[in-house]
Amino acid sequence: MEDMEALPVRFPSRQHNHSSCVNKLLGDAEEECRRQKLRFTEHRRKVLEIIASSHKPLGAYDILEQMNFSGRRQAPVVAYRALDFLINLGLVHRLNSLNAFVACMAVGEDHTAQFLICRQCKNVGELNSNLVSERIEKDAVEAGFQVDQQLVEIIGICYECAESG
Amino acid sequence: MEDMEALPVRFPSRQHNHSSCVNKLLGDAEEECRRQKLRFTEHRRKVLEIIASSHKPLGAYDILEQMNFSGRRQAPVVAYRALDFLINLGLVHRLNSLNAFVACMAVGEDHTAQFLICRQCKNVGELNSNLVSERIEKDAVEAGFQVDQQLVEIIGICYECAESG
DNA sequence: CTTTTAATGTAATATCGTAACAGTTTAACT
DNA sequence: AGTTAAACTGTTACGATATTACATTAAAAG
Repeated sequence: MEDMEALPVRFPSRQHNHSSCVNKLLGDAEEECRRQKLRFTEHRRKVLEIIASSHKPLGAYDILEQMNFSGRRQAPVVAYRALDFLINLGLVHRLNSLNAFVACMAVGEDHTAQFLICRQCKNVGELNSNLVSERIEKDAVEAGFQVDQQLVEIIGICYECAESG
Repeated sequence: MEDMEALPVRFPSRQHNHSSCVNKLLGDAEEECRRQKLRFTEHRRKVLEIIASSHKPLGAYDILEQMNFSGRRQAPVVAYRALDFLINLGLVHRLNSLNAFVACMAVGEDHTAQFLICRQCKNVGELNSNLVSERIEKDAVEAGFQVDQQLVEIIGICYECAESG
């Protein structure tokens, strides 16, 4: 484990400080929207904030529950619209095996992501292994398949959970 | 494309004969159930038959629709129970990105599968690349993660669709 | 032949996601 | 500024996917 950082992996440690990464992500979002002349509206900001504040994946309806500022419950479509926007921007990822969403941990790094999903603590890490994505691309092409998108979700036990029994 | 079979890939070609692979799969299922002393009941047989007869992924409710022998419509849970059984046996795979199910194309070969999903013809192929699975395993372990299960879904265009425009 | 385990039948409900359309805000262009 | 086009929002309704719970029946094990 000494050179865990040899591979670009982001797994949230337990003493991890959320607020700093929330702020970072909001900043990145603002900047990216300015650059692409897109609107970073209140819903979008709020949804990103909610997702970024949790390293555990959140379902759309979990997010929705946290959106009732003004005491009023929003319609599901409100959350889904914001999520679509954020996913297209690369700020949020969807985990297909969980029907849930997590904030991107490597914004703007032009990364291909594989997700490490701990089935014990439910935290999700992002493995950014070009070796994996290149291997997939290569083997698929060799099989005559033209790759548009890769979805890689790895389920298991994270380092901290393995340590603590 | 000459040595497409260098990699163990199964993508159903257009002139592919379904009935033979349906029979093969049913036979494999029977044998496997005998070996493991499990019951290959009517529902389970029927669901496997339905899935195996299609190389396009089927949703649970698509399957359900084809289950009304006796004219009566079955409850969803009937399909899901049979699907769970078949998945545990390794005879059926679930595609998380589609909420759909396909028959396994490499039964009993102790394979790790990656799925090639053609977004044009909707056919699904199975890429059985140990290089991919080993790369994932290796990089995840290096990142301190203990892997239980890999879900790899590759979305793109298959060879035949690419050829025909 | 009875006990236990596995599978089924059935109803209800939970969870996840989208369609459609009217109204409003923002940006872009005279 | 005033007009138009595009993007976003609000709201209702609905569609699609999946599970819980519990009573009943069938099969296997002793």
